[in-house]
Amino acid sequence: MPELVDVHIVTAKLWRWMRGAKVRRIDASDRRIVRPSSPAAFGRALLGRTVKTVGCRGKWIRIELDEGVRLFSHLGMTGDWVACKRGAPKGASERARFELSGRAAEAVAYLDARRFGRLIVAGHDIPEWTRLGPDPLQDGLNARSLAASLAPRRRAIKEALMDQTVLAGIGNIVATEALWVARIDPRTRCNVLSLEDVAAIVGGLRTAIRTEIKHKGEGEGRFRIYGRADQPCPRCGARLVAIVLGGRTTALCPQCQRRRPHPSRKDW
DNA sequence: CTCTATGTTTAATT
DNA sequence: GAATTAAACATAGA
Repeated sequence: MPELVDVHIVTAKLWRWMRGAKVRRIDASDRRIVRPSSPAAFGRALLGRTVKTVGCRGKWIRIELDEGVRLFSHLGMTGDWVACKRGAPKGASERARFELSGRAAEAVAYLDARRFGRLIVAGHDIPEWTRLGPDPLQDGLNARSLAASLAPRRRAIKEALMDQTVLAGIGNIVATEALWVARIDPRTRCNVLSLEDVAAIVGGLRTAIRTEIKHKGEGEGRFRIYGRADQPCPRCGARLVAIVLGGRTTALCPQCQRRRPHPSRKDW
């Protein structure tokens, strides 16, 4: 499910289902996902609260309720929200359910097969939320400011793009696809990128994100190179390869994604 | 059985 | 301290 486009889609669903609703009953006993992990404390904070707004930044969703209560949802790798009827049987991957009153859905349920997601209640914004960098869909992308935030870093550009404090919401798919569009090798260190390179990356991110929106984050066919190692590069025909960067599989074209040597630097 | 997966945190190492 | 890397987490599907 989860990169920024998917999270925005889920956020819109939740807003539709939860707007103005009051939380009547909670079943959230998965201690791995829920914080505070005690169902009693979790329920006490949310029961009887009314939903004011639902929004997101990057991969985090924030549901604001009355009395300053906030519920943060991170979808991890396999998280999703669905609307359901009160008393509907729960499937194998359902991890929490909230029964609502008002004109919204009867209930909403959080599903998460792998259980990497989180549901956190707090009376304030949590650090995971506060630390997030700009969200490309809400704050836009700007080459100059992205270049400024990359300049002091030496790590590989792809790892930096996936760092949620640099940009909020970029995941393995968008980072991989964007760098291919920009023709930049994902291993290139941030500090050797020129402003022109960063501008190309911004263009690549826009293209990759637009593609995700068009396909609603679904369908293998939307990928140009993600998951396509050993297949021909759609641009130059060379054989795509897979490497591991920051623990994540990364596809790239060794032919048309070149590292950028920088004349004034000898890191290269 | 083995390998991989749209993510993040934490421990270990340099 | 900063930065990098590996491991861990949990489950489903090829």
